[in-house]
Amino acid sequence: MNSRPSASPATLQDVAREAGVSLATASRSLNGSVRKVHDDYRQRVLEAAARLNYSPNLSAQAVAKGASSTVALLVSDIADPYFSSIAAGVIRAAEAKGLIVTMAATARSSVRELELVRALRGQRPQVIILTGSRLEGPPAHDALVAELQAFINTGGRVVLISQRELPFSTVVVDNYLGARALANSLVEQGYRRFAAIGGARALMTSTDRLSGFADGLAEHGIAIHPNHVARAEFTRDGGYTAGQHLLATGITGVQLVFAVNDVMAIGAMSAFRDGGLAVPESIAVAGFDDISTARDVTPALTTVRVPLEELGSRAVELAFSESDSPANDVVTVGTTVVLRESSPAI
Amino acid sequence: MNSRPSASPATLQDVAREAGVSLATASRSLNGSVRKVHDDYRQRVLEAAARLNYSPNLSAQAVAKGASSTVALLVSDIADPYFSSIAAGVIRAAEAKGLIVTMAATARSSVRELELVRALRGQRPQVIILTGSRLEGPPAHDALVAELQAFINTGGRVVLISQRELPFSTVVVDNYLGARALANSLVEQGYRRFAAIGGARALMTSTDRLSGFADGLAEHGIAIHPNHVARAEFTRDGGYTAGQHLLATGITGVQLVFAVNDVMAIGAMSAFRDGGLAVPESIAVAGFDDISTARDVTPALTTVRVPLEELGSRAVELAFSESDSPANDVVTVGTTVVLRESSPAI
DNA sequence: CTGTTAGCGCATTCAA
DNA sequence: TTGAATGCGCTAACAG
Repeated sequence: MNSRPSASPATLQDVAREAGVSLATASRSLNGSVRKVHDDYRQRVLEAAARLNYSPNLSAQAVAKGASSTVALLVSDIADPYFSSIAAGVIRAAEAKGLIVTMAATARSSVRELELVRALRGQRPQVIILTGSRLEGPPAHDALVAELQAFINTGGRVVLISQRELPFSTVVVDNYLGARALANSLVEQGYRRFAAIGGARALMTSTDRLSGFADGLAEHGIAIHPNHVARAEFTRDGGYTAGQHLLATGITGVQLVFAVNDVMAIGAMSAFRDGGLAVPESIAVAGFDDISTARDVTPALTTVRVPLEELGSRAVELAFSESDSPANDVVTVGTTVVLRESSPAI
Repeated sequence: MNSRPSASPATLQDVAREAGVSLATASRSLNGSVRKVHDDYRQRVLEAAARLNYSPNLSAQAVAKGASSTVALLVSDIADPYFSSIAAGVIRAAEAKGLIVTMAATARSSVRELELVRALRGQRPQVIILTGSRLEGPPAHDALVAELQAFINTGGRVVLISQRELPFSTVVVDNYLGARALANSLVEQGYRRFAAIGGARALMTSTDRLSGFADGLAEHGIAIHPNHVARAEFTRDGGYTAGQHLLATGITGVQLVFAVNDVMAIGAMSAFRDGGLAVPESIAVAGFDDISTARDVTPALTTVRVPLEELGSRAVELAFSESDSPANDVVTVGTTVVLRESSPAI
């Protein structure tokens, strides 16, 4: 075992020499199309490669063939269950295609996002997938679009998840319909008086869910009083704050609070409890997304299931389904209402 | 705007030509050490690059300098909050060093893990970080060690998170001490009779936590009856099953059940409730990890906080702190007992 | 300080 | 089928 501590990795050249064949033959045996090299040679090459513990240099392959085999994924925050589930889907679908996933987190900053897209572009990935809403002003927005467009113009693919505001292929969740269905289900459960917790007005996801919910209620002649709509950050703590706010401004008579996503709903539940309101006895709660935690909180959270992993895998598939059509396809994935203990029939 | 749909990306050569300078000057202006090229030239190059929307080809850079700028991260399942938090830490620390993170999921299969390490090695990453316990038999184990060793021998770095069984640098959680501290705190709360839920015997994480807890109790002359220790899978459903098992075999008199991780504790809580035992009135529960859900369940879960993100960032730092010392350093991160409503003072 | 040139590891064309 | 030679985009000596 003569293993020098810090030698350099075996190269194709080394393998070829070890096997007593040419570089080209070694290359063909290890990667090129199958039916090209004599079995004897192929065997010798394979053995030599194993002996040398050869691992093809992906970067070199990428330069040589002018195309890498990676998928770049940009999320707001990988620790957020919403994004980590999507990431799981992306990874699964990418692996199935032999692609490696590189990930970066924008921390919800559009400036950072732009930097990252720029950096990721250097990888020459097959696809860049963007997910996580931004609240950017027009300048950052335009720069991002320009950057992505440049990527596309040079042969790249771009897919967005859940943000149809940008002119690229997108996988969207049917937020409007899901929220409307939820509203209907809740009315069916006997609820009549509602409050709501939303995110920033600029967030399409939030506004779609809010308007879907409102429209669903409207079908039954129910409306939400403007004072009963709180807005806060799209996070657990935002939900907590909004819950406190509702408590402070008064939601007497309100039977159920709908939060536009689960993490906010869970934050609100905590706020209500901390404020002395029992859930669901004194106030029922419903969310949106069906993150895994929704099952585990007590009471289990009524919500609208979004097939998160599927969102990720669909994004990858969408990227490769585009037969050079610059058409910005849109794939819509449906949702399912999931009634749980946080909104018992009354 | 003459943007041909599918041209190829601008190259350094293009930039140099556009700026009217040599390839080398362009390279130096864009990347090389700062104080080397005249400001006039530098400006022209920068402008040309912007005009052409140039993005350096990272793969080419990697081959040219013989070193890529990526960190490879292997997790069991990115959708699991435990791993996604670690991943967040890795990403943060890597970005701080200008490194891009590539991720892959092993789905807890040691075979898959080996394949992935092999594939990832092709990226010539600066570091390969492994996290997520395996239960593999010796063959897979040896193959993995060999593969990682080969990577190290050719200049790579390997860091493991929370699995000191392997001969590489590792970031470990002080499971033993954390569990011992928890035991002490619970005794202080007035608890005297305990049961426990662990994972498979081969899982160091589980056995360390169990023995730490037992030793902590022993300091007060308390022991857990062997019949009051259940074992199951390291998942929520495993915890549920173990909870049912304890219920079935009888845990009369037991005041608190300690589960070696939060997800199992949460599963057990459900099992107890479904079995008619109120938590914490009839039976108290404690877990380990302090995943974010722990705060949100009702009653909120007493647990031992593990700084998950820190685990990830430490791993990256550990990789680069090794000054070529083949020493397999071990960094231990401490934990904190977090008492919540699932174990009120009695 | 700038430009020329030679590789980096690999795929692939072209002859043989 | 195989091997020799060229080039991918870039960095790093090397001269000027």
